[in-house]
Amino acid sequence: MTEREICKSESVDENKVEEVASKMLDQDAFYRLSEMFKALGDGTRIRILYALSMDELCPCELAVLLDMSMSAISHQLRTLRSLGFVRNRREGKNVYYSLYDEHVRVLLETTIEHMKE
Amino acid sequence: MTEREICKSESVDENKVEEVASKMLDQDAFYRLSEMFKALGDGTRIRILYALSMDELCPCELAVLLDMSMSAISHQLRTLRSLGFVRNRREGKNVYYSLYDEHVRVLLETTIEHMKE
DNA sequence: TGAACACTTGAGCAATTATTCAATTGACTT
DNA sequence: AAGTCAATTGAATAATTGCTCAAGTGTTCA
Repeated sequence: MTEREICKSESVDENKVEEVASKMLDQDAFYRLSEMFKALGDGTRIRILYALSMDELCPCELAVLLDMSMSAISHQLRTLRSLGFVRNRREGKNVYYSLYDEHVRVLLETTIEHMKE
Repeated sequence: MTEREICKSESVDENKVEEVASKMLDQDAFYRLSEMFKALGDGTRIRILYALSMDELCPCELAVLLDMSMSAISHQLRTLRSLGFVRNRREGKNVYYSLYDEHVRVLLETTIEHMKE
């Protein structure tokens, strides 16, 4: 693919690089992957998701739980919703948020396990 | 814990919030979790890690592979190293980077699987 | 209808961060 | 020792982003 000279050194195995290059994912896949991780790479959002992995909660409750403004919570919920991490349902004046599916929960649990080492 | 009034509404179950609050992780755990995901939440870093999950590579090779400057690569490798995602070894003029352990690989694979839906 | 509450939204600000550029270090070769 | 290549580093810049504040929407209830 890239025809740029590789490192000029003979010690570098060009075949190795081409081999790796051929196995890389396409640009869109990497983009979506990083977006997914980016969503989890924030203290507020990860606390929200962790809380929602236990129970469905409304922005107001989350605000109390995380000791933050409801506006800040709402902004982050919007982000999480647009990325498909959470869903919501309205019940009277309240809007209840919950995890969209089990994927997030598994991802969280897996990573927490890995972290314990 | 927080004694702030919750949402003023009777419809909100205060016990639920306290229950969730009692099960939250400590601040440090959430911080480390988000740092971990933050490292993966960048297009460049995730491509680097994905490449290294296949073979060990030097900054020069990564620069060719990702079509970026070696300096940019080096900066990101520094970040990844400080977070314990990659290790390196010097061999003459070259420095070879590889994944620090299998955790990253598993995390990547897990997430890619989840993404395919 | 109008007040109260839950929530959302947009603009603006402050902080973080990814990359570039230029200079430097480390290692090999002649 | 000088030259070359690989890699690192620090400063600077541009872009992103998380929060606040103020104004808005939607729903309930008197």
